[in-house]
Order: sequence, then structure tokens, then C-alpha cells
Amino acid sequence: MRLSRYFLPVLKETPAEAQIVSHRLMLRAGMIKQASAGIYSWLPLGFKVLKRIEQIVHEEQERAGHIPMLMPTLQSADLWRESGRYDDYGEEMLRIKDRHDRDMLYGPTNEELITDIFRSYVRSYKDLPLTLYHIQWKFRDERRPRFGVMRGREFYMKDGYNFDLSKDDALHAYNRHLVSYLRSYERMGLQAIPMRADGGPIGGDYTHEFLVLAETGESEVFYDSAVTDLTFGDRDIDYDNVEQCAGVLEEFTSKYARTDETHDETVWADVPEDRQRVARGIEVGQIFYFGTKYSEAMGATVQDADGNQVPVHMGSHGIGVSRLLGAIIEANHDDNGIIWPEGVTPFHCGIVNLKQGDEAADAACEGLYDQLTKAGLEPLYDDRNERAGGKFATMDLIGLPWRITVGPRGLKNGVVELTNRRTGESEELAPEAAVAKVVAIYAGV
RNA sequence: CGGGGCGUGGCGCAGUCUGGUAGCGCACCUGUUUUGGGUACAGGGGGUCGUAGGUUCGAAUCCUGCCGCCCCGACCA
Repeated sequence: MRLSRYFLPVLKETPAEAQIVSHRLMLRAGMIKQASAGIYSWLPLGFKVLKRIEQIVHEEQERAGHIPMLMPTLQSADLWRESGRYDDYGEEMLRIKDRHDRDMLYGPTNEELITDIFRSYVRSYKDLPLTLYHIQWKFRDERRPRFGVMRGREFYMKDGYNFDLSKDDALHAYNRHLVSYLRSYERMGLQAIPMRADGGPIGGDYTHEFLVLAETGESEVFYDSAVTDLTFGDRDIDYDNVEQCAGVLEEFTSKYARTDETHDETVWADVPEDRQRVARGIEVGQIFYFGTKYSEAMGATVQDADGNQVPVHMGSHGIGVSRLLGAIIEANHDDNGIIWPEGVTPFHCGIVNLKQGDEAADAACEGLYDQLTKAGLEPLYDDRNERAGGKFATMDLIGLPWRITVGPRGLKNGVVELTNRRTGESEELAPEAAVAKVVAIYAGV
């Protein structure tokens, strides 16, 4: 993309409404615009990152054998009356009437819809196990939305639902989700720690939430420092292997890691003192096993091998896709702006032309743009007739992990400059060598 | 929902207390200049001062209602 043709309304000054760094940077970098309290338009740059995150989630869910679909945002109240949650959910649920005065709602979650789909078609244990998921906009009418996309009213979320014949099978699904979530977060450049959680309004005995450590996190967290040493790396995971998935869960959840909601001082005291850590965290996902709560209430049963009608065991599993943008920025920024992890960056590499109109500089930039594009990458070429300082400031603000700087002075010696946004380290390279290096970096992402 | 605050060109703010017909910085447009980390100068465009009503010769300014947004708390992905 050429910046002169793109739509990137960056702000030099921070709008007064933004308090936390991710919100400020998203506004300044021209990623979002508030439409009303807790509701945002996603401008091109923000939309691009949102889609990258969504894509990672899709890939990892499908790798785990979970099946994508799409359910509507607006739902009929009838199903929610059946489960009992129409009355239980409270003011957070946005209730709407249609022209026929029928009660509708903007879905805050989808257990009722998915259970209705399941019971409409599935009759036999032979159709199990089954895990369906979708990524869709949700709405929770927060009393006080804040922190930009981290606590909006409208938010984009992946929610998945497993249907299994037995509790053991459902727990395998639970473990599978934990593994796929760990993989997803790691690809986004985040370390998200699974922590024992409360069931909340969705309910459930087995539940973990995934927290990203950040000073601005909404929850206080207590953990054994050993958990932050765990990485997922290049593990070869067989999602059908029950023992292997259970082993990962054991490995990642056996050490103490809890939010203030479930914190237990007596257990905490057993953690070696030099490994006790108290910090803040941002919740970016949660997994639940809740057994037959919805299947019994809504008659989602299958016939088992013995001919009995049995309610299916279910779980639901969510990743806050839009919230992740905020979490990633909270964990990856400096005074100059955002620093995108390579896995989610909106553009792979920036190209800064220091002297637009200079024949050699223009030609070199076009060459770089061409080569990077042909290598399957998306460069962002700042071809505006701006001063160098302004171009650098924009690049730093929007946070592309790599930048190639091209100017007449360097070109006289046959070099351009490749700069790492995170470390600030630069090296002078021949243009082809700079391209080769960037291509190699992304080949490993 | 309790408590607090704010609505003035696109953004950040001053002006409100003490009423006299709207100003500054950034951004934007034009020209000159400059060009390796947000050049300098000159000229220019853009605002029913959130909204409705009231008081007054006169309201951004005083009074009342309403709307919107932000912060703290409680609550939550």
C-alpha cells in the first residue's frame, strides 16, 4: 500500500476521552473512531489488525478440528426464556422489540442458539464429538464502557461450543481448547496465562481465563513465576491425543495462577516466596465446561449405544478478538507508539522515502515495494511529500515492526537502512539484502 | 446505578467567575523556503459556542430542562 493512497488519519494530539495507552494509541494511529459510548468504527488500519487476529484464531481452531459457522447478532427472546437466562441476564442484555412487538435481543453470547441448532439435527451419539464455533459481534450493555476496545459494549468475539457424550469427552474438548488458545496467543506475540476462574453467569465448574500481564490490566493476578517460563514453541500437537492434551493442561495449570476472584491465601502460601508474583492482567479469553446445564434445560439429547436418551455434555470457549488489539498494544508499545508483534502487524514492513522526488530514491523505493510484494508481503510505502521527521513519527506511531529507510545519501553507497521498531537497531544493507532479510523474518512467523 | 467533571472550527485548549457579538496552538489550503527524526515565514478557509426554553437593550458567559461524553466506585469478556 502506498500511504498517499491509503486512509490513515493519524492524530498528533491525543483526544481527551482516552485514558489508557492502548486507547490513546488506537485513536492516534487512526485505527478506530468512537461512534458512541463503547461502540467503535474500525478504520482501515484497525480493521486490518482485527482481521489478522481473526485469521489466526480461525487457523488454530480449524487445526484443533473445530468447525466454523456463523450465527446472527439478533436473537429471539424465546430461546432465552427456555434456558431461563432472559430473566437472569439483567440490564447488560440489550433488549429490542421488532415491528410486531416481538421481544428480540442483541446476543451477548450464543449458548441458546447453538443448543437449538444442535437439538434440531443431532440425534445419535455417533455424531459426537462435535465442536462448532463462530466469530461474531456481540453486545453487552455495560453500565460504564471504558478503555476503548478493551471494554466496549459492542465487541468481536470467537465463541465455540463443544457437544460430547460423556464428561470425559467434554473435558478432552476443554483441554483441546486450552491448547489451541495457547497456540493462538503465542502466534499473536502474547503470553497469556491460564488462571483458575469463576463461572460467572455462564456457569460451570471447570473454567480458566487467559490473562495477559499488563500494568493497566483490570484484574489483580497472583502467580508462581514458574508459569511465565512456559512457552508453547514448536510443539507437535495431536489434538486427538487425549493424554497429550491433558498433559499440556497439567503443565500449564498446575502452578499457582489466579485472579483476585479466586485467590486463596492458604494455597498461595505454599508457593516459594521468591517465586510469588502479584501483578495486573487483561483477560483475553475464557474456557468453560458446564456439563448438561443447557442441554437439559433445552432438551439437547442424543441416543447412546444402549438406546437411552441422554443430555449432551457441553462447554463454551471464548476469545475476545477485538479486545485483543487493546491487550496487544498494552503489552507492546513505547513512548513513540505501538510496536506490533510480527504475527499481527497490519503491514509487514514500512518503506520511508527520505526525499520524495529524488530520482534514485524514488526508483529504489519502487524496487523495494515491488520485491516485497512479489515475495508475498504487504509493505506500506510512505510516498508522501513530507519531511523525514514526519514520516518517521508516523511509522513509529503505527508500529510496523520493520522499516526500510531510503535516501539519496545512502544510495550513493548502495545501501538502505533496515530498522527494528522494537529495539531501534539499524543496519545498512544493499536493497536486495534488506528485502531478503525481511522475507526471511516473516518466513519464520 | 451512586459520586464527580466536561461539551467553544478536524484535534488540544483559553474565554464563563465579573454579560458587550469568539481567540490561541496543531491540522488543512496557497506561495516562498527548507529537506537524514514533526523547518521557517507570509497569506487563507473553516465555528448557529451540545440542545431547547428563560432572564436581559444585549448571552459562549446568568437560570431551568433535556441530550451526549469522560473519570472514580459497584459490575463485567
